[in-house]
Amino acid sequence: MGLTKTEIFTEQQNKIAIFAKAFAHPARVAILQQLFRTDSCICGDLVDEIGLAQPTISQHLKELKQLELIKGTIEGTSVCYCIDKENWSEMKELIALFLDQDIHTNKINCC
Amino acid sequence: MGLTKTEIFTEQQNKIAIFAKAFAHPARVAILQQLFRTDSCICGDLVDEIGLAQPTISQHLKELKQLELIKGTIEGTSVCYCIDKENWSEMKELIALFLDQDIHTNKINCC
DNA sequence: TTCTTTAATCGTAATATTGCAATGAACAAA
DNA sequence: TTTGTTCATTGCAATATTACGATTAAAGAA
Repeated sequence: MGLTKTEIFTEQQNKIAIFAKAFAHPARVAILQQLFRTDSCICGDLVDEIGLAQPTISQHLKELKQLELIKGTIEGTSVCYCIDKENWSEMKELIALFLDQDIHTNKINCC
Repeated sequence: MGLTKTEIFTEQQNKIAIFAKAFAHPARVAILQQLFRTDSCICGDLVDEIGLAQPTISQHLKELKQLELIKGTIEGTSVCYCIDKENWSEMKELIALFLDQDIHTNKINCC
């Protein structure tokens, strides 16, 4: 127990859940917003901006990188992180499809 | 530690994270899809359709109800669950605003 | 080389989540 | 009343997540 039963769900359902997890934590929301908004994408700047310790930010960045929502490039001693816009779009479409279910249904709620 | 530092983030960032958590698990994705798609919204039917135990489904329903994304009405011995379309729209707008950041930025990625 | 800077990784503690058996509560039917 | 049905709640075990101090690794500067 404590283990999600991935096998019993469709690939799409699992994919939606995995992508949703990417921004299911305020630190990752803040990181992604920062990367969209500012020109500075250096890891150290993110640590300064968001009030979490460097290893914590690094861990969140790792998760976002594993989902390929961001990509990192080494720049001397520091690392530059950017949004992977292609994969972001792909993720966005999948989530949007899920969220727009209310439009594509003509079911009348019974309660 | 192990405790999310909610205080250091904006209300919007926390709200996005909390709503994202709603569909950050395939079981809850499946439940929401089912409630949109079929006419049957009885808890027992959800248990039959999705392959999880009744207490597990009940727990996921409770979380969705606390977020006010669904509402339940007692119908004799069974309980009918439905999407709360108004709150769903509200949630959708907030998430969409976050996901559409890639459109509203003219920043050129440096990596 | 040595020192400094920057970020990843390791290790660990605290908390959260997932899942279900057992039980309980509410109601309907016999 | 008793029995059965349906769903919520409780309690617990297993796993996942969050956070950070300490350490390591890599690159540049002195």
